[in-house]
Amino acid sequence: MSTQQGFERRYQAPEREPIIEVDERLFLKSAARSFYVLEAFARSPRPLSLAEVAKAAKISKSAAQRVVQTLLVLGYLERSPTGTGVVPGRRILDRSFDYLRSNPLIERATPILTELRKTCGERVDLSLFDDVTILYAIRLQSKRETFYATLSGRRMPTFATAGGRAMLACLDDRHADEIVRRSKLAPLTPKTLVDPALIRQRVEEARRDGYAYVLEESLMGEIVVAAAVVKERNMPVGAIHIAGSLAEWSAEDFRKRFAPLAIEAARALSG
Amino acid sequence: MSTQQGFERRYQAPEREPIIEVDERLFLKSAARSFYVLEAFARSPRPLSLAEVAKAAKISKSAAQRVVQTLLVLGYLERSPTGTGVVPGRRILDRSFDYLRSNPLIERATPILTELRKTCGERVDLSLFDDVTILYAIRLQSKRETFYATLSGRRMPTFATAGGRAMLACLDDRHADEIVRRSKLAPLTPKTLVDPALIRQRVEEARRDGYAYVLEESLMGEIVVAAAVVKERNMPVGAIHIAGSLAEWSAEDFRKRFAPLAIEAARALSG
DNA sequence: GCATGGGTATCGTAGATCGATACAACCGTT
DNA sequence: AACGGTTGTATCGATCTACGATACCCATGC
Repeated sequence: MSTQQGFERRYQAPEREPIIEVDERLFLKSAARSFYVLEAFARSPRPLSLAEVAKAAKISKSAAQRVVQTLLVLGYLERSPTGTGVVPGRRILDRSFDYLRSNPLIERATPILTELRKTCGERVDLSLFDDVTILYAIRLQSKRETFYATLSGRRMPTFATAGGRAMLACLDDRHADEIVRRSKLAPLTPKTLVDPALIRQRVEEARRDGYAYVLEESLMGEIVVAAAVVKERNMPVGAIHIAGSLAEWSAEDFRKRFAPLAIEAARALSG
Repeated sequence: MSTQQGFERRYQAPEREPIIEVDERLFLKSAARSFYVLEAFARSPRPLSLAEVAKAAKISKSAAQRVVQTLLVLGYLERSPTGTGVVPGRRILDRSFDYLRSNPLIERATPILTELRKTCGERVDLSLFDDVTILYAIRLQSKRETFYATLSGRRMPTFATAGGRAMLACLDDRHADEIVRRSKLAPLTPKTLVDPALIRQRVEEARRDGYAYVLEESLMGEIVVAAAVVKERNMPVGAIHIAGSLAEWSAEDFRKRFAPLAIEAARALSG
């Protein structure tokens, strides 16, 4: 049957991995510093004082002062409305807009996901493959969800998500195992699988079925099915997730009903 | 009636506008350059070659080379999958995630907007006030929409949007007029109002009614009602939009039905 | 074969950025 | 009301980063 095909060809890693490393002399330390400052808010999403910024970015207070002033002028930081400290600025959203708009996959996916969400009545996500993590790019909720389940830009570990496993299933074993090996195998819920052998088993299952599913591995009470979006040579670039609640569905019913829809949507996006 | 109250107190501008300007000696030119490079994609959302980057950011090819290499390493740029040039990188989404997560308004708004969308069955947006533009932060579509109507991070002129006018209505006349004056009054559709007097009239209407609406002023066939979210002293920070199609609704019916819902949601968010 | 436009690498110099330090304004506490 | 603790702001000479011209390699296209 068709759901058992299409995932036989696996992605063959190129001879030499395109290491994104560069001559140190071409790396602009002072430019990087600004981004380290912005990245400080990934660890503590709240207003940061100059001293906290300096500490988080591992720079002197003077350097922090200059960077902060510069980013305030540019709009990538804003003074906290609470009076003290700075927070990420609205200008950041302009850049994410550019990102989404520049990515043809996102544009092609949008109508397909909208349609899919209407058909399913469940939450539908598009995630992007990024090594040991996946990155949610489009999220279409329908019910009331946890706040984080609504945010695009969120990252989750590849090994513990349905989309991640669907994408691992596209890679050859060597590559997939290597990603699991480099992952920090910390459980997200009591049900998260952290044994590489068990994970591999699920990946092989996904390879056989053409889709992956996880049961309460990233959020208790949640079931997710997902199918990978691939480009040439079966290389995974993203995945389409359909997520539902175990309060409303049995695992079996949910899979039977939604897996084919995820697979179909993912296939429509693959090329 | 209640929809005609609550907007009487207007925001009083503080004595001195908080000009975000800084001693030139504290502004890091080399840091800013990196952002200019990223901002190049706002004008041309497609892969850019080194030479194009250099030209767009007004820097030498050598400088562009260094900045691009640095941003590639950091993940804010990626090599274009088409082989040549670079495009915005996934790491940008991490920063927008930080932004959304750091902003208490977004978090509080999320469940309210989800509920509102379920009630309405129409597109629901949260926009943020940003001087002559508004910035969409949360967008909950329900029907099939144009691609751009789904993207958060999109900016629109304040003067021509329902949310923008609802926010102008919170300001005192001097301030509101000044924003209109500084706006580039270019029509988005044949129906966009560009006469400051007419715009002011609509703003006053919004002030009286507690909500604003626009008919096909930013997209033909679209009607939008919006109510402002304010913080202390009635200062506008954002707006809640409900957008529908004139193919399905008469303007009157749409306003009657959805304006009270927008007002109620906005009030729940104001503080 | 050569021109064109991509990306990459090198190097000496100019000047932008460094960071210690001092200052100012605001807390809450004693 | 003086205090210690924050916060953010401002200054300045020395150092070391980043500048940009240039040369280079490798594709394409004709």
